[in-house]
Amino acid sequence: MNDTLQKPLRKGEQTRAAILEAALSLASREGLEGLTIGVLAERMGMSKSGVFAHFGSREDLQIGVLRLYHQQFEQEVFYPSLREPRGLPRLESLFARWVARVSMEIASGCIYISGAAEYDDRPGAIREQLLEMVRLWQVALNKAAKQAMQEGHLSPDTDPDQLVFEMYGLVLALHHDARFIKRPGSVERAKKGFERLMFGSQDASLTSSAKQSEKKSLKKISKTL
Amino acid sequence: MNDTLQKPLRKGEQTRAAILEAALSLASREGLEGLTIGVLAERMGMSKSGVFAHFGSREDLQIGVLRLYHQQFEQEVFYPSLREPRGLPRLESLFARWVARVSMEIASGCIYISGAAEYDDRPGAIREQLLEMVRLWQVALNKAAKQAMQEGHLSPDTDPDQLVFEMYGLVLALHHDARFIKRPGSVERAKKGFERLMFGSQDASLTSSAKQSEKKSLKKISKTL
DNA sequence: TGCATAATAGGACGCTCGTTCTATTTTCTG
DNA sequence: CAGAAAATAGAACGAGCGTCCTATTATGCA
Repeated sequence: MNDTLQKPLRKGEQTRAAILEAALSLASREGLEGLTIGVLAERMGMSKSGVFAHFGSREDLQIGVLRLYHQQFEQEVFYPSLREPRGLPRLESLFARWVARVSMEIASGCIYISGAAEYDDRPGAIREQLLEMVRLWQVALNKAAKQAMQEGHLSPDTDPDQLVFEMYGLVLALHHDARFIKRPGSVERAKKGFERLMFGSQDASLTSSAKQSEKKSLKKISKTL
Repeated sequence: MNDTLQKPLRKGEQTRAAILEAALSLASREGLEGLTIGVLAERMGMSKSGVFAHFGSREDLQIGVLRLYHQQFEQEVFYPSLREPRGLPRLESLFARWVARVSMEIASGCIYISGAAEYDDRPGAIREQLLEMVRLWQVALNKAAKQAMQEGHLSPDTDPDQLVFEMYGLVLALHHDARFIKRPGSVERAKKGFERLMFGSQDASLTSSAKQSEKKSLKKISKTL
């Protein structure tokens, strides 16, 4: 037998990549479910079947878009942060670059976030792919948080799952307020929230007089749910 | 002239209401944009045109669904909390009932949240309607936070916009983790985050030794964005 | 009860969608 | 440069969509 795999490197690969880029930009705006082959072909100046031939199906196209986005996300957010020292600096870098990326995406939209809403309840390969990527990202954040604890940068009784949960919440709120409501100042609020998450803050805490009496009432309410 | 408005109360009103309820349940699962007249008619055991006749257009149907959801939200979350005394108790009740509602909606989905993702960039009457409702809800939360400050329950240098931002983030994270990732324990995390937001907490704060040195480095990172 | 009117059904329309099939053009290679 | 192989175009398909038009049935009031 000859070489296990001859390199194609043909022109088709180039167009395929170009199509995927256009598809990503389109899916960022309209959502993965709103990505349509007709519109994509029009934007590429190609025929529908010409575009289609590069992917066996629309689903494969969507998964290709997902993979491309993941790759870019890793390149822009994850890998650069690995150059920061373990512990808090790396955790801070991950969050900062994440926020920076979502800020830039305010005009277009983050596929991880919009996709999560679209594929809530839609089983299939796309949901599976998306889910794996988001899980991977949360695991990376979780790991960085644990390292920050090991390095002594965060209190040893920190709950890393809780930390990641709230970090994710801040970015989701940023995406929501900036992109849907189009309210300015959301980026600063996300950063401020992160500072509070790390350092704690007096900004929005109970007055000392109210602290004692209210702690009970809140627990009572929690139980009524 | 006679009565300004004669009450129709005909049978048509009943079916219209029944259709809207079915449409809401459907839109909760598939999204407002995924709501289709054909499927709705099938679920109602009616013909497409029979359903259609109750609404001038699909857009009117969608707006009707939106209004029905808003009404239910007010009834379940907003109004009952007004019976709580002004200040922190009311703010706590608003959040608790909000979380309770979203928890129940894990199987179906919150239209405010899924709609925000769907109508990010899709101008039109539906987006306008949805935006108004979400804004109204955020204003209500904001007002409750300010009252809690006036009552002396929250520190006077609290930023109510920041508070609402983070509360919204907690609920968005709850919706995301519970509904998309299907991770258990999200409700508890949202509640815990709220407690931290009100009381502050040692759970995830820096160790005192690291506090001083890290405060600078974080500010440096913030500037590089 | 009879009759105007409201409520619903059924079918057809134009459109867009993903996909398939068959030609034709372009690209790469021996 | 020729000829095989890859890339693309063009047309057609069946299905589903929202919407409209016209009957037919059910309702509610005199």
